[in-house]
Amino acid sequence: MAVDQLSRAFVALADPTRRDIVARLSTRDATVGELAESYAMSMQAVSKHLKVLEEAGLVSRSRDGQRRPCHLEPQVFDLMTSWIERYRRQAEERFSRLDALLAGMSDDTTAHAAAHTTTRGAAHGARNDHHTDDTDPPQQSEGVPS
Amino acid sequence: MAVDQLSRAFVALADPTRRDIVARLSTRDATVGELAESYAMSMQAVSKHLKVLEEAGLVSRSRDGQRRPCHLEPQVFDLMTSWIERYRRQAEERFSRLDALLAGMSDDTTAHAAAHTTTRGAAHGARNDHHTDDTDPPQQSEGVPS
DNA sequence: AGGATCCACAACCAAACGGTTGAATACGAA
DNA sequence: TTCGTATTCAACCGTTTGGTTGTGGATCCT
Repeated sequence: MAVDQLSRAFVALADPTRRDIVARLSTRDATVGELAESYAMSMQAVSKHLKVLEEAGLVSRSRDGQRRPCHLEPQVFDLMTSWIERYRRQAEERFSRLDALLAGMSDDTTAHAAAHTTTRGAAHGARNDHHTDDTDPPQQSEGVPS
Repeated sequence: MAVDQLSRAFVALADPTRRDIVARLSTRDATVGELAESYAMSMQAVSKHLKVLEEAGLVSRSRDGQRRPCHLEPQVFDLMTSWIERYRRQAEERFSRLDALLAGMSDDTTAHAAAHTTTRGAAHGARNDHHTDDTDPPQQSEGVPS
């Protein structure tokens, strides 16, 4: 417990069975029993998987008599993609600035991106900056390690 | 091993320390030692985390003397977002069709989406379809469970 | 009421995870 | 060659994970 939502979401989708459940739920809602028919495991196991997905906020369950139909909850997916896209974008921007540099067109807008190591090279100047722009600072600030 | 790349990628990002490493690498490349300074854990532990990120394809390492600078590899991030977006989109489409239905405007383009359970209701007709449109079928086909 | 169905909880187990420490490897510098 | 630095490998350890079986609680149907 005490684990943030992003971690729960990534953990949830890290399991192939759970990703497959998500895939199935994307086309139609389903009950635990219906889902369990598709997998070579007990219904209790599927129930556990659904619990993980539910606690991650990816799935919610209503009640319909004795059945507990599950359906996908899109919001947390957005959380994940925005996290991923943020850093992918930064990485790609850095990459294209480097490309511009290597192409020789070193105008001043890209010139400050000098520190890099493509095939060789060595220029790691600023260390210990702690960047602090993230939602989950794992050191002392949020207390991830120990 | 024998675990698909999508699983490795989600597993890798499920850990807050590893997400923070990704965040740091998105602004500049760094060596193991540089990264390790920021976390309350040994360098060996950070090295393990980097190994996970590397095997997931999210990070690659070059060699610069005795140093092993790490940098972000954007492709696998795309893999993840496209997986997520695919099912989020399907879920939202289904959701809006339902909205249209509930709004009473049941024209024939939305009328076939009848089976749903919003607050009550019961209409789970087609089961056992196996959908088979996913990249990781966890039952007998790829052999995820046991 | 009684039985059948759907599902969750509890206890258990093997394997994986996230950390540790200690030793080994690879490279640069003297 | 020897020393120091950067990094990894190996063994170990406590906790979590993903499965099992068994049991029990709701709920529907006679």
